[in-house]
Amino acid sequence: MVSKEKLCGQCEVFNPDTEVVSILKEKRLNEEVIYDLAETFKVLGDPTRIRILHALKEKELCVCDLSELLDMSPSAVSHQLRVLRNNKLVKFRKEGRSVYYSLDDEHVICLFRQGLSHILENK
Amino acid sequence: MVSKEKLCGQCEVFNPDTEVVSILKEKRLNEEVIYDLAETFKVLGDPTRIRILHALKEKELCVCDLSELLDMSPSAVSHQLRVLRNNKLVKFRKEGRSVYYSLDDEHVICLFRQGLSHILENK
DNA sequence: ATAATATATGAACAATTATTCAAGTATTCA
DNA sequence: TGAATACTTGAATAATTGTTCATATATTAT
Repeated sequence: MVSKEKLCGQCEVFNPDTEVVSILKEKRLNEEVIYDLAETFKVLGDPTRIRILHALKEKELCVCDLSELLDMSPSAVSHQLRVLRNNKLVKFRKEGRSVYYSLDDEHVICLFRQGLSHILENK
Repeated sequence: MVSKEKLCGQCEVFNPDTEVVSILKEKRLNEEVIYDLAETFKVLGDPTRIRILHALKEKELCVCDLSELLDMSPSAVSHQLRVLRNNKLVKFRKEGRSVYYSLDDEHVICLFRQGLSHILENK
């Protein structure tokens, strides 16, 4: 690769971290894990979905309830619930015409707490 | 509000969760917290930034090292480091011409672990 | 059956964002 | 001083994404 010499000639030759870099190359996460991890965080990275999850932490709710609580159209809520469902962050059960959503596991709550303590520390 | 009756007439009148919804309205997170939280997760929701953080978990590294490790231009790496810096996920120190980056606190590592255990559980 | 309700879904549009490219600053070395 | 290195930054572009709107499905009630 030419780019290495071009961009990092100095590092290549003199920087002792060259060794570290090659060790880290061995330790790289595999691409699938990286993408799945990024995807999960991306899903958590939207205000609407944060609101939905925060509400579901308390109690399972139907689309209708969430729609009223968040003051959004049922369609918009449903779209976001699908994203959450696809990423296994919420599960659902049907009861008559309604569909009740709830948190899929407790990791979400832990992630929430960690996220909160991060932002609160940086105030 | 007309929309409530229009969208959720049934819920308004018959659904017992109407009470729950108004209780949840009291419990809503304030908007600033929601946005900060979403922002933090959004920052974690990118493969490149995941790779950077995963590398910095092991050792502080300069832009040059990261550039070589991730096989990306120093510019692209620098742009992403700025995002991480702005969100207090990494800190840096200057040494000569180099700028060494490291994780800002240990919350990142916890978030990482939680995220990983979530995706690994859903395999 | 028909009408009404609760969700879901596809297309479209505006807004956001990751990378590239070119140009800039800052530090070191000759 | 002037050249080279390490990094930063702003503008531009392509790709992604959240919401809206219109339509579709499924369940219940008449």
